[in-house]
Amino acid sequence: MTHTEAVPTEAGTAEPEFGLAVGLVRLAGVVQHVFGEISREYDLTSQQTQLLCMLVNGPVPMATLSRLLHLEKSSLTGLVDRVERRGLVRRQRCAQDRRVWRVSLTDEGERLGNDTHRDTIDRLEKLAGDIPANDRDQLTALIARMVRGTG
Amino acid sequence: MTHTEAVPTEAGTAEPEFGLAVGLVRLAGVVQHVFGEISREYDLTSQQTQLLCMLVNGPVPMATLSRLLHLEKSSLTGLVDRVERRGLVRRQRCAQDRRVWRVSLTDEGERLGNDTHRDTIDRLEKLAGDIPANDRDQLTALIARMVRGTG
DNA sequence: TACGTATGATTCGTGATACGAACTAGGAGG
DNA sequence: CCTCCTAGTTCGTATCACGAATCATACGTA
Repeated sequence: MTHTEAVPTEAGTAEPEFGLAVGLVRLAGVVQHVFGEISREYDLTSQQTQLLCMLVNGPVPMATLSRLLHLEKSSLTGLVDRVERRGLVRRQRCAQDRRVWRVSLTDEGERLGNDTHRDTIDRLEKLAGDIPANDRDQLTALIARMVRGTG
Repeated sequence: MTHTEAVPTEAGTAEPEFGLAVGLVRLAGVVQHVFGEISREYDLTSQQTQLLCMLVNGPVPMATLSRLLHLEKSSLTGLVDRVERRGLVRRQRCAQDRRVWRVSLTDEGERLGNDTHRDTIDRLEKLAGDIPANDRDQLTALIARMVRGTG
């Protein structure tokens, strides 16, 4: 119906069973599912896990998190509220601009953040386990190219 | 900290700014975001849109939908309830096995399903717009390889 | 300094999402 | 008939996501 049926261009790549777009949707679903599974193992939700993973490199202002997570300010407030209530993060007021609050991990949050971050990376890389290193590097480069310029 | 820092292996692929796993997470986020944007244009939620897209090829039993969407039975019941309330789908009892209900699109649901399906594919393919056809085909093949065997 | 405006974040109300446990209805085998 | 299994629903709870309204702070300008 559309232009989505891919044409086999190389001998090695056989006949693709779906086009790029459908593949992307499926892939996104798989990633989301992996996130959900790992989160459940640590008694977290996917959103909470993603928040923790955003913080492993240090405190981040609410506004930045809002942009990174594609969340409205009010949605982020709620998410941080719930995670703070569990004692995994804390808010620190910025001294330079007292309007902004930086979110940082507590000790337990740091532990959970590192664990879930590591597990996620392991599981996702394992998805590409049987792809040769060369192809995998190119896959990474192509993905980087797609997400570049999307925030 | 982990083995995620990619090593530049070819002259053409420059220095990647992140590894495969992080790229996958970002990509999943972008796809999710596209889904959300399109859904909003049609006054739907992402989940409702995904449900409609699942039905464009004909009626599907609840149990199958549950598996395809990675949803518990009760969650799916709620989702179908809300979409049915909007008049986009209807439930039909299966004559052979009167326990199963097949979900199918109404006329309006069909229209919305087709429209959102088309828009989603267009927008996602546009994401790879500046990638040469050769690379794009390989990207599709590699993605297919990753999601193969994940249900 | 005082005023108006812009920005960062929270509060509140609403609807959607997702889950598990308990339940109902229908099939399948003895 | 009785039991077991499966397909879906109901119900209660927690989370998620949004927009409008609000509060506090910063900043420019008169």
